[in-house]
Amino acid sequence: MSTTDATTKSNAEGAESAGSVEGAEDAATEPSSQVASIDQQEPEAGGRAMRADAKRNYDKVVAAAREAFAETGVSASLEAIARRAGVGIGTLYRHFPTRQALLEAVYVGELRQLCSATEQLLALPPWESFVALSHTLVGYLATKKALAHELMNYVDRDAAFFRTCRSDLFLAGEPILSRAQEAGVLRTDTDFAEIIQLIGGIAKIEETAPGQREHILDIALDGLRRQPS
Amino acid sequence: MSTTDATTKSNAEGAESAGSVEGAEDAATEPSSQVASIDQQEPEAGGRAMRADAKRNYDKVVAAAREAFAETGVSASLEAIARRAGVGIGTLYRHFPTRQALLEAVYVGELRQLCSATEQLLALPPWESFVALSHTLVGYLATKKALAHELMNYVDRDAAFFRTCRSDLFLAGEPILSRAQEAGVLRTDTDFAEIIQLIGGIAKIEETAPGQREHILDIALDGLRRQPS
DNA sequence: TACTATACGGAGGCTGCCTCCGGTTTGTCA
DNA sequence: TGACAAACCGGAGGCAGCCTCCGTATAGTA
Repeated sequence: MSTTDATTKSNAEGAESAGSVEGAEDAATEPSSQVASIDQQEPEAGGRAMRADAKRNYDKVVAAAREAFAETGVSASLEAIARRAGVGIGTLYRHFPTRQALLEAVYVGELRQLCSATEQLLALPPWESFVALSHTLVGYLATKKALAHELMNYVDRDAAFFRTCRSDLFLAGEPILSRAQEAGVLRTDTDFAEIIQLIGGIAKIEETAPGQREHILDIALDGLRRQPS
Repeated sequence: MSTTDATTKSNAEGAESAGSVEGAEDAATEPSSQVASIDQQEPEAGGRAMRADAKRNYDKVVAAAREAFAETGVSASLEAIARRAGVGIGTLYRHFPTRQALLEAVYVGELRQLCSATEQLLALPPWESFVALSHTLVGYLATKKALAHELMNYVDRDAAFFRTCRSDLFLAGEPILSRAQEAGVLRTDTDFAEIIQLIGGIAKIEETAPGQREHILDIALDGLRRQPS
């Protein structure tokens, strides 16, 4: 035993927690100003509001983590993140007891952003909107691979936290999926849970040639399209 | 050179596996006997033969690593592996300068085994043999997920080593693929490189229900089958 | 048997993880 | 406005894993 303690304990109890909703992933150079616009932010269970300085540091850490994870991958040193954020390591750990918790905080923001972007896809015809959704998800997850790799593997865990995130994703995707199925253009022996798995798997592919991932996705989509038999 | 190694930092922390993998599928408890059957084994560039004690320790380390990676995941402590093998950490590092090198050594044995097992699939009809190959690969990679996760991501790297492994895999798979394409049952706008990527992606999926991975593979296979338009 | 190239193994330096606690700051109430 | 307590900050310190270096042991040869 001994070994990996970190694996367990996906704390996440905070539920809620949250992340930043601001803009492009790499902007975030000036954290406090833009990241600040978060409301439902990880209150203590009691519901007491965060102190101003704590909030400030929380945001700085999330911003620094987003950059670091993007640059170095999920294994970025937490101490480096703390340095980057200009806070002590103790501060980082108070807000995020585990690396997982920090990943989640970053993830929430990214996911929210993604989900809200998919709404407009309903303007397209059923099959086209489903295809667009798939490409969007694959493209997004592939870009954020460092995060996605780690996090997609937890999508089925029973942490309450992830259920929330998952439901965000389902809320965004399921209408598009159902519409395609009802229109008879998408096979009906599958569901969004399965499709998100497939998409996650494809997103993890390391491209050996530009566009390869997209092509593989197209093949998979052919498999999903209802065969007019 | 200068610090070439230091740069690595593969640490592989992210992995975490969380796997708690099943039991060791097959023995490997008596290392020297079976693992020894790998011949073209990391000779020094010069080609000089390994000393007997060195060979013995080499085999012990590979066997211990195979077990440890299966149990703990790719992030298993190298020092624990050395202890398990009953050798000093220095010995481990002499044979395997990086964690990656050790993973590769384990990988070679596993892959050889797999490739030789696929030959008999040619007895089946074209499409069926292709389907069987796909299922075999997915099943295999999924079982060895700890390894596969790490290693499939390097399949496109230019390490000479991986070219060799890759060619083993291609030698096993390409005949089956070509036959299916020539028989007109498999779409022709793809190749084995791409298919292996797809399969690798699907293998990485964490099942949320038994058989889910297989079902997803079937969907993808539908996409690969030539549509009789 | 004697000798040397080769291999062994663990001490030690370094980095990262995480906890703990004394000092500092914020927000509130009189 | 001033004072106080709760909340927060930050880094020292203990622990574990990574990797290197080098004195010692051994296999293989003459």
